[in-house]
Amino acid sequence: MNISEAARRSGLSSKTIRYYEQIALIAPAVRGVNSYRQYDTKAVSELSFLARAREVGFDLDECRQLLELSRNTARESRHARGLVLEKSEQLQKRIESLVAMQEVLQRMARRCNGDEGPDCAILDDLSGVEEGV
Amino acid sequence: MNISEAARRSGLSSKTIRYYEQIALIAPAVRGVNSYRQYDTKAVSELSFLARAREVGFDLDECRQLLELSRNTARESRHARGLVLEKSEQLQKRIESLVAMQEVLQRMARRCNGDEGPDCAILDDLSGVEEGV
DNA sequence: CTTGACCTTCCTGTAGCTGTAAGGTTTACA
DNA sequence: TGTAAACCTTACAGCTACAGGAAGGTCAAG
Repeated sequence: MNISEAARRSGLSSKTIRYYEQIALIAPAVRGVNSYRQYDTKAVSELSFLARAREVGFDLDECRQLLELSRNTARESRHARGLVLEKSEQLQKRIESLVAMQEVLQRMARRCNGDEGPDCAILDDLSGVEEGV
Repeated sequence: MNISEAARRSGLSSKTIRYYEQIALIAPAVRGVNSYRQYDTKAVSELSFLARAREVGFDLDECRQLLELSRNTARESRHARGLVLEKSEQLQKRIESLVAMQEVLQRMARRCNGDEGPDCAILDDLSGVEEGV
């Protein structure tokens, strides 16, 4: 199948697939006589693997490691588990920081009149004006 | 004061301050005879404003809008409120997506042996192998 | 007078793509 | 048979929000 069909089935874009090939994340695709890239179901499943790994937050370097593990039948599952746990901790920190940001935003919005006047607790907050709690 | 002192007081790096000037987010700094950038407390408070806005998740374009509001005494506070609420919604969606990712990772980790063997629920999951629930 | 800590501009690199240009191929249809 | 749409190719620019580094000027202390 051609690249757009592989893209449709894997959930990646054609551009992304070419990019992954370019950075050697995946092996260069077999080419047809017209020099079009050709994909079989095995290739598509590797692309899907990547799509799912990206979806759950792995960066391309981590995807590379996961792919190596998935290709290596002599792997040890604790390596994959280690990657997942590490990513999970990073994610937890990121979530906590976003939740903290969210709380600040909500507090700002609650304290702002939001009318036609210029008085604005949001701008005061950002300007570092002391707020009465 | 010189740029590194302004950086220290505002919480931005010198690099970042120069960058903000370069993209015209802030006005070009006044220069001393030695061509060093000079900052007064008013300039520093604008830099601090930016640091805080970035901390709560506004991108540079939104920071630009917020700065314009803060400079404009004829502003209407509902504009600032609108920006904050919009950002808050974006953030909420982002948080929900990260939490979903986190749940997938946790589930993967729970189902993986994490030992010296090659059997790995994580790699199965990523490969799209059907899992028994 | 030198040393080290500043400062300047300019250029490059980062992640993970997307957009666009300029072209070749294939397929469907009139 | 022509042609137009819908593919495909490579290659290069651009995006965000800076950080790093080179090459050089300046300033204060000892």
